[in-house]
Amino acid sequence: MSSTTDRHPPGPWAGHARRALQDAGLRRGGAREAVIDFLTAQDCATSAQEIHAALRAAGPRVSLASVYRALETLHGLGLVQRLEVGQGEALYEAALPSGEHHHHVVCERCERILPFEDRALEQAIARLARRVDFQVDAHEVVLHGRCPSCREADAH
Amino acid sequence: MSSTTDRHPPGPWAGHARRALQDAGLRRGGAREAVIDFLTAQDCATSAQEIHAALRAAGPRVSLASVYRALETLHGLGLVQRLEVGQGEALYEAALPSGEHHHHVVCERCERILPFEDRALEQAIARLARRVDFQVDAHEVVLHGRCPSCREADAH
DNA sequence: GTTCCTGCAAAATTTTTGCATCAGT
DNA sequence: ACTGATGCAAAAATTTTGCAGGAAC
Repeated sequence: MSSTTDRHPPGPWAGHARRALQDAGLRRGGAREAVIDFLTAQDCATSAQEIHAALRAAGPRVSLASVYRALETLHGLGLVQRLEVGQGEALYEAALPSGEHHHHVVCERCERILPFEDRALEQAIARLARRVDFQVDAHEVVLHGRCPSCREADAH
Repeated sequence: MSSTTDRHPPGPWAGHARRALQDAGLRRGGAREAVIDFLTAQDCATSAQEIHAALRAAGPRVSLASVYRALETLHGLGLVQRLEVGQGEALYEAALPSGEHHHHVVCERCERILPFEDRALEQAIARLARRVDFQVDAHEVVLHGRCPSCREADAH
């Protein structure tokens, strides 16, 4: 079998996250481990509720509260990026140790979210971060608009 | 007297917004007018609850539901920019017809939000918008980090 | 006179918290 | 053993919706 959570090998991020948790003196509880395994297998942002549903479906009796607590802990250690794109639910995704990351375009009509990367944008943000009187630890860019198919649909 | 809502003259945005509402065949109800007057006087994002509290304090009997409904309508017409920066509450600000706008830095410790502008960043986003297979109508950039005073406080 | 807008109250959603119990170190 | 992590249930906070009355056109 090949569940959603083990398509990839352990995932470079999972090990990184576990090490960081241990370094912070935190323990390896079941719920937290499950959230790590889940996130390391995703390639774009997921909501707490989706994570919870997926873990439940996979077997372990994980509570939604623990999912939120795990995400909060991971976010606090800079291991998870949290973002909110519009419809009220926050989304979470693994923050790779390499700093490698992407941003998101959201279709305002069908609510679909797609990731994108852009070197020039990252460079502009890096320069900007140096310029401002503020210690910038993370950033997020969200583009809002219409995906090709919704644009088509609008025309009719 | 000089309430919060009339420090500026009508505000270039208020007129623009009223015209757009009229063009869309919508009416000038009390709550909607009050929200427009409030937003045109702000220079950074505000939450629905803050707007509601301010309007109540200023006199008119406006309901929170109407504030949300007005913001939704304005946002739908592209007159208001909606953004979420982290602590669960969405923030709203006037979207000027000139396209002129700013982005935000958020201190993760004291939750303070500050606006900033950056030409290079806008240019990178404009180029990017042309590149992607997506009709980009708006965008938002949020920097997360530590403000000078919280950084200081952390050191102790 | 219609139709839209509004206030109020109730509901739905998302997230947080209290507490007893269990598990990791 | 000690302390932190978890599940469950309840609470809190934010946003949405139903409905009857009032206002704009």
